[in-house]
Amino acid sequence: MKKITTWQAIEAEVMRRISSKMWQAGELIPGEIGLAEEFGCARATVNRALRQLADAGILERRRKGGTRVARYPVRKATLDIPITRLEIEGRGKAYEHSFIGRKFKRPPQSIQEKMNLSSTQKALHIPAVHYADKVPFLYESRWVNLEAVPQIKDESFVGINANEWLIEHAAYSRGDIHFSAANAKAKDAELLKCNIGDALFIIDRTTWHREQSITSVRLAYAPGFHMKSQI
Amino acid sequence: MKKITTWQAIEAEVMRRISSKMWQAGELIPGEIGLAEEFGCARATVNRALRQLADAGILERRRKGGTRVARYPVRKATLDIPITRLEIEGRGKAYEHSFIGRKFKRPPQSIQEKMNLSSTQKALHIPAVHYADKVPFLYESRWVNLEAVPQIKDESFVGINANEWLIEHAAYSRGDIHFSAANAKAKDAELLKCNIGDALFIIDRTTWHREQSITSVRLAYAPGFHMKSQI
DNA sequence: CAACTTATTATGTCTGCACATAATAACTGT
DNA sequence: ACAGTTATTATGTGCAGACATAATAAGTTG
Repeated sequence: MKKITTWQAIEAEVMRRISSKMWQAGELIPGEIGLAEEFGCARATVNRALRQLADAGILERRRKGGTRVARYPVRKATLDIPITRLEIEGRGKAYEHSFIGRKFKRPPQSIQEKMNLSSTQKALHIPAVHYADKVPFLYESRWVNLEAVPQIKDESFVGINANEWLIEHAAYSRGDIHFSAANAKAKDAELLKCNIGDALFIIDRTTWHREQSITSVRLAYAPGFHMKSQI
Repeated sequence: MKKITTWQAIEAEVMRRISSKMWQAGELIPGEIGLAEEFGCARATVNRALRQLADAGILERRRKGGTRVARYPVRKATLDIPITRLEIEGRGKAYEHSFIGRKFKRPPQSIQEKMNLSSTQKALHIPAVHYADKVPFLYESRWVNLEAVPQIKDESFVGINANEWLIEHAAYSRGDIHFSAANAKAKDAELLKCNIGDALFIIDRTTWHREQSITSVRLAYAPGFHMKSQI
């Protein structure tokens, strides 16, 4: 009997058994102790491998209940959301950005709801366009909750864009992110130099610090943009 | 000195030090042994916490080089790609689907390239529409490489087993996935019962078994669809 | 000084053991 | 039969020690 003593090897062996139907979907697989004995390794090593597969959605684990092959494995695609400047520079293009305005006003109702603001509360609106080699790449419509980050009021954004400022000052916060498609409206078309009605890839993101919203942003990518990932 | 002996607590403490700027972006943080001493726990526990943060893109770790705070933390959004039937049923709607055709023919060049097929090779084309409460939800244009999965030939003309078989097998294979937006063409509009030009959310996915492509599919979601995620 | 070899170092992983925890099964008394 | 308690079980996690590995620094030789 060949020993399997690295968690990657165990992960691969378990995957092989699943895809070869030796362990069927929905079926309970042997416990960690049994597998550790079979593979001639420690239980912790088996645990590491199975935990990895559970994180990936291939296995479902429950205390006392054991481990079973996910009946409907939810594929998890991990999307990297890079900083726009780095994304553009990573494509070997010159990055520029310009602000379209900067107003402290009451946001539209959709933003109020997303950011959980009262109907009288004002927020800072900072629309901007990011360019790659002078070509419009992304139209960013950002709202900032000044009550959450009052410091931003005094920031001039010379040489740094709002996104990166927020990353530095409000980094590592959690949030929701939505991906969708939308037809370019007049404003989108004007700023992205495309035609009205063109299909745009849209990302809506709202980030929070504790129970307070920091910023809500709508990113409209120029036509032709696509996000890659692996599954 | 208060002991911190769970990896989640250590993870939280490290996050606190990063967001409070105690450890600045790009900066080298203490080694595992040092942190283990400080927190009064085992090195393995610190390792688990730091590994978690490295996986999340917050930290960058290199052997011998140590651990540093990521200068440009790449936000990772994990998208769940469920099976369409479950997604629709999960919204409390009735699921149905119908095949638009089933032909063994030479795919268009774009598919040939994606699937790495020669220009003379044929593939099985299975277009289908998925419905939620009788309303078109998704138009799926799928190509299957019969040379990679010849078994499907036996089942492919029996009924829906082919698709189920494919879902099962493609479920555990690796592949690329692209997200984009596109204007509905005549065919899209007809099948999704929307207007030509409507912005559609598009997923292109090609899955592989070893060096051979199994299937390449274009999913065109009906207008209004959006994908949610957390970061 | 450059090219090569060796030592050092921080992370990566494995082991064997222990205890914690959640979920379930078995048991209990009424 | 039922509600409440206890036992059991598989996973979850922590610890100390050991060795593996990759990357770098230090040392050596031509």
